[in-house]
Amino acid sequence: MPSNVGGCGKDPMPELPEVETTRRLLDPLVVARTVTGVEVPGRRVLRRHERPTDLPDRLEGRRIERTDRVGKFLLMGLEGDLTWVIHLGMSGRLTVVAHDAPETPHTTLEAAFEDGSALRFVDPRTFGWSAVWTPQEVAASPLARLGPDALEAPPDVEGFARRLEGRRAPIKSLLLDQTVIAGLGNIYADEALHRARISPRRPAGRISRRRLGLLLAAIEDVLDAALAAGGTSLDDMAYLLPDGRAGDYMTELRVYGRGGEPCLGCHQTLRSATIGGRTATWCPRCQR
DNA sequence: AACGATCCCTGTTGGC
DNA sequence: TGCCAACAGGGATCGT
Repeated sequence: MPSNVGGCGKDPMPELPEVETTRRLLDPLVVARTVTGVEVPGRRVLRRHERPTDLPDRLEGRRIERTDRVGKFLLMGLEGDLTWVIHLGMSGRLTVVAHDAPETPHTTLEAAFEDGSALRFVDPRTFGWSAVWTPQEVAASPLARLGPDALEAPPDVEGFARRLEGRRAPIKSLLLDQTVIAGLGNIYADEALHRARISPRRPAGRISRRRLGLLLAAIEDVLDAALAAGGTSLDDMAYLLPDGRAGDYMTELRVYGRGGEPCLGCHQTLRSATIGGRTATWCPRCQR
């Protein structure tokens, strides 16, 4: 300790691979630990609770039995049938530190364990949040409305086609819609579309089965490769995993952040535009 | 219902 | 060089 389990460097942009990397590193450090105290320096982190006191009240004295992940949601199963949910938002990082470690700026939540360690949630842009929910609250939450997990339960071509049938929104927007498929964010959506040679603007319901098959395969490839690399670190400084590896999928990005640069396949200039309120980058020649 | 637009928030970046 | 507006992101919410 301290050991960084954020999995995502200075600019994490946590999508499914980064959250899963975080979960795997966190698991051995928190399972079987009992929470002895909770500090909440940033009230906003509790905004998903009607009563902000619910989280500390429910966490304190409770033992963590397992970790899990659905889409971009990190879950910790607690004794007493409660679920501790953490969403990293766009800048959230989790670290296990000694309880007396120096304070970290932008810490929004910290849970101390009985063994002297503590789980620290650091989130400068405060899009992240955390909650401890009963089964009923989970059932009424966004968790219950998530589409199939892009890594653990990817849809088959027929299932995917059914979900997209009749939809006129651009495929890029629907890849970001967590109720359609859970786990993709802007980086991996752009990367998967490029590999599948599909324009991000194409109306989702007008994509052939064959291309949807290619898209699902591309999603699997991109997520597997990112996971194997330990996620994407957009800052090449610092952040090493405990075993010394960096999250280095960034070096394999083919379109994300490369607008105006040449396509690695055909050398056409990559185009950037806003689609569904998000920046999309794609190759106008390879992707139609 | 589906879909686009707007807002939340702050560190970083790019233009002047 | 320094300042500041624009930008980035996931998701909730609102209007059409």
